[in-house]
Amino acid sequence: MIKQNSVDPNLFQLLETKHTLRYKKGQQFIIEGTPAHGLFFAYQGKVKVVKTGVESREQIVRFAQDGDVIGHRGGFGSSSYYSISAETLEDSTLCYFSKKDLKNILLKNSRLCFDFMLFYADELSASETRVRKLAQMSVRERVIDAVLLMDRKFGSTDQLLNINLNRKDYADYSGTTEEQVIRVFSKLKKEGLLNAKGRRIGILNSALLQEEISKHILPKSQ
Amino acid sequence: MIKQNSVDPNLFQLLETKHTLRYKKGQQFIIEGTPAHGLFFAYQGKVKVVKTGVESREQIVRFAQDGDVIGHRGGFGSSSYYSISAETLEDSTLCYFSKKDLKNILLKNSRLCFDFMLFYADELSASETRVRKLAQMSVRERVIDAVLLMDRKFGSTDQLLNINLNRKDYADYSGTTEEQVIRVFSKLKKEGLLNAKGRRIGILNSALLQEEISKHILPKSQ
DNA sequence: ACCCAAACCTGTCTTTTCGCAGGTTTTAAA
DNA sequence: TTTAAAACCTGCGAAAAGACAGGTTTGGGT
Repeated sequence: MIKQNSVDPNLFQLLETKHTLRYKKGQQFIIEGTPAHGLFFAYQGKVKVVKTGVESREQIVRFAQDGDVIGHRGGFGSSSYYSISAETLEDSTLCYFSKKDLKNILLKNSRLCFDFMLFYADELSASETRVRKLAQMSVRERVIDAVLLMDRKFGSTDQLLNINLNRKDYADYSGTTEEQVIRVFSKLKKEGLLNAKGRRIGILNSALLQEEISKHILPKSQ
Repeated sequence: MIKQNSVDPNLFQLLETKHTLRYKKGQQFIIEGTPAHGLFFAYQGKVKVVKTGVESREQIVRFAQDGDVIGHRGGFGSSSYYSISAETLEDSTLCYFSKKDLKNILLKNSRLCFDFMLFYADELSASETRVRKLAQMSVRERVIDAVLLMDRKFGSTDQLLNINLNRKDYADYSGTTEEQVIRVFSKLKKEGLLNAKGRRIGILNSALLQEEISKHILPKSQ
């Protein structure tokens, strides 16, 4: 995360230029293709980042929560249009920084700039892993991978994931259809690996689920 | 490209610390999972960047040529293992920079650091577009998209792509099998859209090919 | 020019994934 | 508590993609 690495006097300057915004669940606060003037940090809350596809089909490219940057490109760069949309998954507090402010601060503060660069490098690496998984995993494997990601990213309490997604969301992330997600969930329930009552999803046997997709996970390179 | 933006006195320092290396066609100069001590620039040549998948199946995540960075993560970050492999597609000249040198220079030169950040932000955006395409396009569409990319990235002379890939490479990039690529190429030949004699691939009707995948390409967001 | 390995191609069969249709359950608002 | 909409589920047939097997062509090295 960018926060921790940057215990830096100039950081105060950054924080002074921020704007705090509150959004209700389901609000779209970045719209793909519109002019980009700055970027957001998730201060508190959960967000899905989406690329709009053909025939209103959506591809969820990643999820963001406390501390994550949203609207990457929007901050800088030649293209001044947002390349993604973003929507809150629950009531959330976000911070907004304008392109201009941010650029000024980063150019004055190479440590912070370096941390931003590391953030993007890490995200790129993760995205490239995702490219491979989408290309090589079966539908069932991709759905399992998605469920396990939710557990890593948002955690579980009382064997229930701390994130509220419907089947369509899982489909839009896994690159398949709602029906397929439902089918996979049903099968996993019968096999005793998953607990799925409506939107309440619980992982019952993490080890076996991990095992099933383990051949696609390489040890040292994420 | 990082080069152009960085007409900067400190850049000379960067250039002094580089090591120039020559590789023959087909040499693997970065191996996924091995300790990373630095990163590479393609000075002259063509390179494929690959993630190794299940059962020796490979996923080509991107192509690099003159001016592109290779081994992103390797340069910095907590994870000190390469997350990708890289292999030359023709005889190539590469520059190598050690993690340590690069970090020193970037921390002293916020302009250069900023440009690195922009590079990664752009790559991330491109990779996320790729995630969407892999999830939503058909095999035929993905193959067409790959051929058109080759034309944009490496260009054509006399209606022949300036890049030498076999059918397996197209498959590894498009997320399908060699046979499917062959079938799509055959069909495109019959339709008069493509010219494919062995590895000599030529685009005959760029407009119609573009048209066929146009519904997946959004105007303002790459 | 010859040879051999790699690359390319095609047909057929199997598996996977998808789309639709029509139902049931859940959820949240009145 | 009622009610309507959204979400969830299942079966079935169609389409897409993949695997395999066997043949042909290509291209670099001798």
